Amino acid sequence: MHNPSIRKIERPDGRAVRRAQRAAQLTDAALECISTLGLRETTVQDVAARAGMAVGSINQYFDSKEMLFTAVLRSLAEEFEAAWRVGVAAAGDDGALRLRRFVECYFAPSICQRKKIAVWFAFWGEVKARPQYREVCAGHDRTHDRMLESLCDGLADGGPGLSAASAAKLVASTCHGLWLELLTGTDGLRRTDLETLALRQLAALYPRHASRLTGDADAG
Amino acid sequence: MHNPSIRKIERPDGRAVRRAQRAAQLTDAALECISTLGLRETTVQDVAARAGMAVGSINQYFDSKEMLFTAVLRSLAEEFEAAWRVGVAAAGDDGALRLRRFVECYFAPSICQRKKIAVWFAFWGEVKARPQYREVCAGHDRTHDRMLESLCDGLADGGPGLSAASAAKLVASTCHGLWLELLTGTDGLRRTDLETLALRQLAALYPRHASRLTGDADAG
Amino acid sequence: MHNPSIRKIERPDGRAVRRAQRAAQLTDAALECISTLGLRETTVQDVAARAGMAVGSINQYFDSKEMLFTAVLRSLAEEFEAAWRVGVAAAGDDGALRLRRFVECYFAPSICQRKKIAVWFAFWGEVKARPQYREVCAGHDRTHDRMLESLCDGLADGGPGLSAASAAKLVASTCHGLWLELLTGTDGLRRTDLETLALRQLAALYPRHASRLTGDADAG
Amino acid sequence: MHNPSIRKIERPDGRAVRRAQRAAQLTDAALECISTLGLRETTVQDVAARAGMAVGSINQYFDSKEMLFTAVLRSLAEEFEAAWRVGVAAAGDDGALRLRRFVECYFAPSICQRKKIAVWFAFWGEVKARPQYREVCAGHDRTHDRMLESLCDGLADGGPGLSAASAAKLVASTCHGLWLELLTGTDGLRRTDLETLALRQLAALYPRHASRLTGDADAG
DNA sequence: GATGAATGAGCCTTCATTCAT
DNA sequence: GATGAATGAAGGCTCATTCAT
Repeated sequence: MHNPSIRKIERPDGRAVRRAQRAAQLTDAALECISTLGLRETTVQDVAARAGMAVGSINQYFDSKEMLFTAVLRSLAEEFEAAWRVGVAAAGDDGALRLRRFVECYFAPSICQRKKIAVWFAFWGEVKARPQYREVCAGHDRTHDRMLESLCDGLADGGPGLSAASAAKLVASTCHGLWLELLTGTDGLRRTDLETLALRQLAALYPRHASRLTGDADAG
Repeated sequence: MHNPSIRKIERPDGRAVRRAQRAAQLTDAALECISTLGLRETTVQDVAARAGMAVGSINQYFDSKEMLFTAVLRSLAEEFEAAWRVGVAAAGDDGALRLRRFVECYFAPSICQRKKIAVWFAFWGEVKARPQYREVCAGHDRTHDRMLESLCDGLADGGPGLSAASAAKLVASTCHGLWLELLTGTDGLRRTDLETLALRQLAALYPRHASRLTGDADAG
Repeated sequence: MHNPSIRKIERPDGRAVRRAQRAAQLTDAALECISTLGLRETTVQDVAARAGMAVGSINQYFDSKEMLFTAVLRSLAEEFEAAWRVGVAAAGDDGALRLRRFVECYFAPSICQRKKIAVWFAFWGEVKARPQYREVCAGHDRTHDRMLESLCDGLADGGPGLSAASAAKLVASTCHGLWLELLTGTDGLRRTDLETLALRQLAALYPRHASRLTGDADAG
Repeated sequence: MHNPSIRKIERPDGRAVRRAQRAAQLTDAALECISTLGLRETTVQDVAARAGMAVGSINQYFDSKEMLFTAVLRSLAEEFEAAWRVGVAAAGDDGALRLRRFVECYFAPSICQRKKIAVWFAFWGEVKARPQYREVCAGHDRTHDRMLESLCDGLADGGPGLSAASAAKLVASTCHGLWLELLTGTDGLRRTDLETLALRQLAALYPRHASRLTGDADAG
């Protein structure tokens, strides 16, 4: 994936690979730090220490601490988009199953980790103050919204129900809200509990497809 | 309301009032700063300047910048709780109306302001890093959850539907997710649009009460 | 005693007395604070709190915190001078006894208190940095040195021994050094132990007067 | 000498040397500042400026300003101990000469500098308030006291005179008191004058060794 | 006179960035 | 390329002083 936040220096392949590896080491370390310490308390020293690298290296790979942070956000967004693309594609032509797979991606083991959710919210907590965070994943969001809307559109039954746009907004909002539950909730809800809730909501929104939207996931 | 984050010094009434006013000046200014600059960039200088007070005053009213911030969060939580208590009480005995009023509070003009939402998310973005933020509104959250659950419980129709607890989680999550939409969305959705969506979801969850859960709000 | 560091405002007698009392309350409190917290950590808030007065009062009695501190030093010096004047006068015409009484004043219960010694050293620790402290007790020191020298002069035996000036320096130095012992020593030496040591030294310096310089103090 | 107040980071030799040099630059600068401005007025800015280094460097070498200060005190104590160890060792087996050399160290050119004396007293002025200063040189003091006592013990003549412990206390106290004379005296006494006085006292305490305790120092 | 709330200069410390090795 | 020592701007907090009550 193209990652504009990594300083672009053209290199013979071997070097380019090594460069990408070290950059990834840093974004991974930064993600851990942000989830543990928060954006406010995370220092470049922390990140470098966790990555097992020197502080000076950070500015060799990223123009600034802020660019490193946006790279973290971008990698989260890319990872999520890659996941739902795979999930939806694997569902074939079954509209209900495609929607279900999309929603399930929100709660997949690789995505729905407390540390990653913490980082998403850390960035959302700053979008009003730092519009660049918004811009970083603007493309991903647009793709996400279009896909979700088209999935909803495919299930609409022509009745007086919700528009596809409205349904899509509701679905996405609920998923994000359930992430917040994972982050701040005290009820001990787990990833799979949240998934069940999200699928129940799908069933409520599309009662005619309820059976394909819930039930044993692997039976789809 | 009792606010333990304000340095407690017993005073004759006149003084106490003035003290509370100035403390409120500071939390108001802090809220504005946090919503504009984010928690990370908000400095005590910023807050003092916006409040039209001296920097030293902050530490006369709050033990630290962090205590000022928690006071901001607490005031948000108190304001919200006061709002839904009034809303639900005003709805009388009508269960559907009570739930509807509760949800509508999320989108009331005094609550659903972009700057306030920004502050909610700023704090949620740090809950993993600073558990004290969680503790600050723990009591309010519990009260909120219980109320919402009891409201859902009142509408359950004995069928094989969602448990009240599950419905409550879904409703709250959706509302929080819709707040995020207000914060990060690019579709220009307004407060009232979000409210409509939230009520539509209620109708989907409780189809037998749909008519009382949506429709002209003032007709309730 | 004339105290130039107290703001001079002419008043009818009753008021002047009250004024002096409150000023003394403050210097007493300051002495306690300095001995406990050191000059560096003592704040006007600390002093006011210990005096049971308002911070604003300090600047009503003293032009600045620094003036309050010099008043403390002056009161120490005055108290000491008053003590040895009384002691020497009470010794009548006996030269050895007069010297002995002078030295004993260094270790009198009213003078040789750890808290007061701590304050003496706190000021000595700053004399190079703040010559005003030196000036504050310059007059007292001169008087002290002259008296001690004349006392030593009275005991000189015309031999090839120490000059009175040298002996006086030695005696004073030893007494000050013994104060330091009280302040920093870990051997648990008490006031009376120090006095005994000081008198032993006198005896060593003036062996012909040894018996009158040591022995039962009250037998003098 | 082991110096625990310098942040310990194991390094290859070249680095370690440079590190020690820069740390010494800072303690030297701090000593100058403390002697000129006092502990109270010495700021990290002052120290950094005098050392020709950046303020941030101070915290790279010392955990806090207070740790820097204790390092200054420790270096004074170490320098003094090293001096008297050399002096006493060089005196061979002659007990009187050994004691004399010990006392002379108090007034050696490298030790008895007004700026260093000022710093000793600056710290003594705070020992009651900051016990850590006491602890910093506790070991040195114990060594010092034991050595002085053993030196005095070697000169005792079995008569009814002072115990070695008492004599040692007196000698040390007098030396410290003479330092104070250098610091606050107005008589223009110099280092060598103080030394002469101190040796006169030794002679008075040990009259049978008087000739070896005073007289031409180089004739020892 | 007595009070203590308000002020803001100045402190120590942190930390993103630079650059010599 | 990798390192981490050095830098210094900027932050939060303290506290001597002022002044309205």
